Amino acid sequence: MSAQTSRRERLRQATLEEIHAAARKLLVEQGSAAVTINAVARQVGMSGPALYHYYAGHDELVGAVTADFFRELAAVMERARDARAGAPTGERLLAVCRAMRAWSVAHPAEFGWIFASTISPPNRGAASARHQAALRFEQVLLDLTAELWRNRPFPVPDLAALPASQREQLTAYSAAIDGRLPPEAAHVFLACWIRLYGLLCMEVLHQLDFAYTDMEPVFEECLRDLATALGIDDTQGAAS
Amino acid sequence: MSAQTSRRERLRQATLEEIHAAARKLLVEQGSAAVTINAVARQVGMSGPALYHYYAGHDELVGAVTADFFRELAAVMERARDARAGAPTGERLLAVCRAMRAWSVAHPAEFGWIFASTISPPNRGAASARHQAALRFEQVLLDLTAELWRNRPFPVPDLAALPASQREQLTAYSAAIDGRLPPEAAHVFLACWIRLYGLLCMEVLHQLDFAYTDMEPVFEECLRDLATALGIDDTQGAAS
DNA sequence: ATGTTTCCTTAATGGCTCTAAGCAAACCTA
DNA sequence: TAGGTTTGCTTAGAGCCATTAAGGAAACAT
Repeated sequence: MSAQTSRRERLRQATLEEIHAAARKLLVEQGSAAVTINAVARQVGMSGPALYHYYAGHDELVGAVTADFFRELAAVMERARDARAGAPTGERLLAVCRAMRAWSVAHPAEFGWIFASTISPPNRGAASARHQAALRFEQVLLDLTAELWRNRPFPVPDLAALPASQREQLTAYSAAIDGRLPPEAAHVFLACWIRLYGLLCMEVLHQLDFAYTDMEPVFEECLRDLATALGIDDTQGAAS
Repeated sequence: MSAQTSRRERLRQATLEEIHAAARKLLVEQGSAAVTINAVARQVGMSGPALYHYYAGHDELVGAVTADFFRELAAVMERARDARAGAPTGERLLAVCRAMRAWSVAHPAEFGWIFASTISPPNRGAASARHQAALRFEQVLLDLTAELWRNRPFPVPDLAALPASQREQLTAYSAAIDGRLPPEAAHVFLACWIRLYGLLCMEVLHQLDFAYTDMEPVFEECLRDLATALGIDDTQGAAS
C-alpha cells in the first residue's frame, strides 16, 4: 500500500465513480427499483458479476451511493454556511436550512434514498460510510446551533420539569456531542431538527399533495418558528 | 350479479382475506422485500400465477394491503374518538392522536408501508382503495378539528398576510373540504397535521435514534403544542 | 522472466414477475 | 338434468434479478 496513489488505485477510483454515476442515473431516471446490480453493470459497460469486485452485494452498493448523496447534501449546506462567513450565526443557520431544502427539492429521488430507506444491516454499523456521512450532515446544523448557544443562549425548558426518561436521553446525547450543548439546549436543537427534517420528508415524499403543492411558504413559516425558538431576531427579511 | 352475496362471492372474499393476512405476515416477519407474489401464494397454499386471478400484479396487491392498514389505523382512531363520545372535543382530538401513535408504534412495518412507500401508479388515482382509505383517515382529524372550530374558534393567522401562493392553496383546500374550515383555519389544521405526522414518521422510520429511543415524551410535548395552537385548555392531565 | 494480483469473463443456480395454455369443478340455464 | 359458460386453479416458459464458481488475460512486482 504505497502512500502515493498507484495507477491501479486511480483506475479503480475512476471505475467507482463511474459506477456511482450510473447508479444515480438509473435512480433518477427510472426509480429506485431500476438500480440493480445488472443494470448498473450494463450501464458501465461491464457485465453482471464484475461489480462484485467493487461491492460485496446490492446492499453495499446502495449504501455507498446513499453515502454519496449524504455527502453532497452536507457539502451544499457547508457551502451555504461558508458563503456567509462573516454574517451573524442565526442568518447563516437559516441559509443552511434553505440550502438543505433547495437540494432536497431539486433531488427528490436522492433525498428519498437518504431518508425513506430502511437502513439495511451492512450500512447500520457506526463505521459505515453511510453513518459517517450522516454524522457530518448533522454536524453542520449542530455546529451553528452550538455557536448560537455560545454567543447568545436561546430560551430553554427547565430540565427538572421534563419526564425522567427524556432527561436521561438528553443528558446522554449532550455527552455524545461532547457537551457542546447542555441537555436543555439539546432539547431545543432536537425539537428544531425534528420539525425541519419532518417537514422536508412530508414535502419530498408527497404526503401533503392533497393540500399543498407549493410548499415554499410553508417551509419559510417553519423557519420563522425555528428562528423564534432559537432567539434569532429576523431583522434581515426572509428570502422569498 | 345478485344483491345477495353468492356462495362464490363469499369464497372469493375469504380467499382475499387469506391473501391479505399472508402478505401482512410476511411483511411483519420478514420485511417488505419478502412480500412477493410467489411467497404470498405459497403461504396461502396456491402456486404462483393463481394470485393473478385476484390482483393484476404485485403493485395492486401491495396497494390493497396498504389500504387495509390505512383502514385499520382509521378504525382505531375512530374508536378512540367514539369511546369518549360525551367528552370535550379537544380531549377527544388528543385521544385520537395518541391512538394514532399507539397503532403506529405497535405496527411499524405497516406504518412504513402507509407512509414511506412511493405510491405506485396503479394506486395513485383518486378512485383507488388506497386513496379512499387515506381520505377516511384524514377525515377523523378533520372532523374533530372542524367541530373544535365551530364550538370555540382557535386563533388563526391573517389570511391577507400570507403569501399569495399559500392563500390560493388554502382557499382551494377549504373548498375541497366543503368549507368546513375556512382557509385560515385550514392553515392551522394543516400545520398541526404536518407536525404530528412528521414526528411520527421520524419515530417509526428511526431517524431520531441517534438521540431519542423513547419518543413518548417528545410526542406528548408535540401534543401540548398542538393543544395550545388549537386553543384546547389542557385541564385534564396528559396521560403518561 | 516469473509468479502474483487484479479485473473481468462466462456458466449456472435459484428466485422473482408475469403471460399463455389448458384442465376441472362450480354455476347458470334451458 | 344436459349444455355451455364462468371461475379457480394448474404447469410451462420467457426474461429479469442476485449471487457463486471457475477460469482467462492483462498489469504489476520482483
